[in-house]
Amino acid sequence: MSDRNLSQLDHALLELRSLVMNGEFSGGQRLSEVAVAKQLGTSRTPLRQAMDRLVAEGLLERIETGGCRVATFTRDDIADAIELRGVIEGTAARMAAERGVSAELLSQANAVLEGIDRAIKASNGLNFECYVHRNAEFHTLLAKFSGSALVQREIERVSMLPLASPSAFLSEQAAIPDFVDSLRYAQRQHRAIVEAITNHEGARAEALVREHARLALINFNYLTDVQPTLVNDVPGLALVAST
Amino acid sequence: MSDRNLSQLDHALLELRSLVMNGEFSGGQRLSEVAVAKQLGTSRTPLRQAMDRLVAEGLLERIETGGCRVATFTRDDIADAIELRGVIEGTAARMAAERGVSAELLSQANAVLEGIDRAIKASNGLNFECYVHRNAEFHTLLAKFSGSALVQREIERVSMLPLASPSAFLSEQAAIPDFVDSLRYAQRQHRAIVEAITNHEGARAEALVREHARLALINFNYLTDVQPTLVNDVPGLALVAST
DNA sequence: TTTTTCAAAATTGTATACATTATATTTATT
DNA sequence: AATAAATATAATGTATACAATTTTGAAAAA
Repeated sequence: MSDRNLSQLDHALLELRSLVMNGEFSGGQRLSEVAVAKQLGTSRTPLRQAMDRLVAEGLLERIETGGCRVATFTRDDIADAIELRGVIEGTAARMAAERGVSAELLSQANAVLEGIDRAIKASNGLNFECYVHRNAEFHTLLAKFSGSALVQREIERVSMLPLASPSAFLSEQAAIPDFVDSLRYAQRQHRAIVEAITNHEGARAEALVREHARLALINFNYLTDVQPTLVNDVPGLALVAST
Repeated sequence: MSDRNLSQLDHALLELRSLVMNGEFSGGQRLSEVAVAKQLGTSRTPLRQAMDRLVAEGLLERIETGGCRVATFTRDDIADAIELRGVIEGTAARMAAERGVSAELLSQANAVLEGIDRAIKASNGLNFECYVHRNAEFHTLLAKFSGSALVQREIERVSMLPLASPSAFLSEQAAIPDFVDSLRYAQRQHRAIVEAITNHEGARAEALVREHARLALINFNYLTDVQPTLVNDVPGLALVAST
């Protein structure tokens, strides 16, 4: 119902990404263009374009003899993606501290931080949905702080890899011991990061962001360890090689 | 003559990238698919695919109303690209130091370093061509050291941006004062980097690589400052906004 | 039984025709 | 004359037909 007035390409891109993320095509087999095109109700042309973009994203990989298949991700691959995201986000923070950030952007950041506070201290406990949303906003803003379109783009790129986004599978982690406490810890890191940027402490800002990314890594490890007991429809989880 | 047995797509990709890099389509105008397809002697289908990939590379950018145009790069954009390359290469070095590198790869690195030495101390002065080649090899190897396919890929990606590669416009810099001396300095950095990795000194390896990337930045600044006096066919230079 | 060869089938790569949308030009109106 | 509307033109987006390649499967040979 949201697909009207979307181009065939955009439709195919969204649909195909979702199917791949949910493990619809697992098996390492080449995915047939005619079959998938029929499944998505479009022609081969926009589908091929969508496939091309997913290859660029890293979700699919080309086969030497033609066509492409779903890429497989080991746990190490995803850990690397999370670490690399932390590294580039750290660079964004350092650049922001070194180059300065407009008062307007800073006030936006503070507004987001207050939003996160409210999500944590909601009257009926934690407001997951709101937290996830605000957290994503914070990281988007952090990328913007860099003042570099390239850095911003690369953060987005890496964050698009399965389970690498700062908000990935956040709401599935209620089972983690001391989960709410870790959210509070993350929020203190958020504030420290903004503080360091405001004070033009580049090295500190970078280090803090990297440390912040380690939380995602810890959560990912927990997620994969207890995988069987958790709901299995976390997007991207199906792509993690089991061995 | 090298284009036989290349697919239409590969042909279009190479040709189009080269044309764009050399400023054939400067002007910010949308580049017409039919016109360019005719110019490359192929049909629209593989050309569109090639355009799509160049958009993913960042060389072209999509236009909201359809089609795409050549992206424009400010000096700051390129400086950011060089810095980001340094950051990710630094991560590769740190990962290599932390995780360890096989003896075989290390010996390959040492062989490359000796090759660079020979290029610098060639009987008839400096051997540019050889130096450029070996230097590229060193950086490729460094990416490989990370042990992470993702990190390797992202280094390649960023290095593909105009003037961001570690070997970009190296041979055009003979006019730089103390140029050979700076190559010797760079080579000492290379050795220090390998040493740090061998000794599992992650933080040092990372810092050294970042410092190493600053050389490219210095050279880029020199290049753009004296741009009028230098040969103007340095690939990518045409894309730098003059203002 | 296993391997090799060859042909048929199916799949991807490419070209092109068509539909749809954006752009340019012209005409009408203020 | 300047602006707005309308039409004509040209461009991109999409579907499909065809060509080239790969894959599959069967038949023949070892």
